[in-house]
Amino acid sequence: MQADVLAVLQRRGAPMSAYEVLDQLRDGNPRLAPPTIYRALAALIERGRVHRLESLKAFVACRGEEHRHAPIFSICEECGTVEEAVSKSITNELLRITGQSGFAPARHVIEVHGQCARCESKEAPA
Amino acid sequence: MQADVLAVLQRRGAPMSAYEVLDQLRDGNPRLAPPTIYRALAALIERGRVHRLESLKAFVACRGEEHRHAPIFSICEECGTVEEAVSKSITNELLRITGQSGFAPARHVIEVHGQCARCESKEAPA
DNA sequence: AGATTTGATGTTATAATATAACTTATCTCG
DNA sequence: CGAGATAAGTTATATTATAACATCAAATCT
Repeated sequence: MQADVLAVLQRRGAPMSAYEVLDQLRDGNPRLAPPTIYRALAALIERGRVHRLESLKAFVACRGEEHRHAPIFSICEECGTVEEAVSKSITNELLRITGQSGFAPARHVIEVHGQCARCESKEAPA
Repeated sequence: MQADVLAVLQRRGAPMSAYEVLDQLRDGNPRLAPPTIYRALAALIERGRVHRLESLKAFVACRGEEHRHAPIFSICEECGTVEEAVSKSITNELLRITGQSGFAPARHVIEVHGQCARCESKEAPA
């Protein structure tokens, strides 16, 4: 099941809601129910193969080579394209800032909304 | 309505779900419905007086002096305490990284989950 | 082999979060 | 007053997520 869910997300290459994934997989298995999908997603996230985009309530296959990192997502509000990046310096800086009060970070959510290059150029065509 | 919602969030001083806010305000106004709350929250967020904690599906009154900044939240997974911080360097670094592909950032979500100093010391008492 | 545990999945129901769509009241400005 | 603009009320429903319990098949033990 995890493999099926991951395959769907990878084929799409863009964020999908859990129910979109569910609909895809129902084609071959009409009795599939939400808990199955959510369980597969939870396991995939645990393994670092899928990320949840909190601000979109959606899921996306991990594109980083190195799983289990702290990804930074750029989300185009125009076309929905999502890019995934990693930055050691941001991770360190976050650690420094949040750690000032003795806070011990375990997990990060970093999501940047805006416009991708393509959409920007379309909107303001010189 | 915005004032009422903000007051509730400020009194609590911690994240609340929209429905918790709703319940509070229903004491004085039993016919209150979700859309009213969500509209007030949307307006308050627009004005920078309230933030949505995406990874908690919850809302919190802004504690920064300067509204309309890009806040960083430390969220203790033990006691639920939330701290709000701002960092110019992180904002700049995010801009640098996401901007490499021509992306134009408009809004950030930065949420760090972990343990606050208090809870950490409780758990590992020397 | 038979018993047993384990882990994943199936199944049913419902909880929690959020919004659409339409109505009504209020304000303000000409 | 009347037209237009805002905010709020109202009803219904959409979307996202999980609880709780049942089933099944493989792995392990005796």
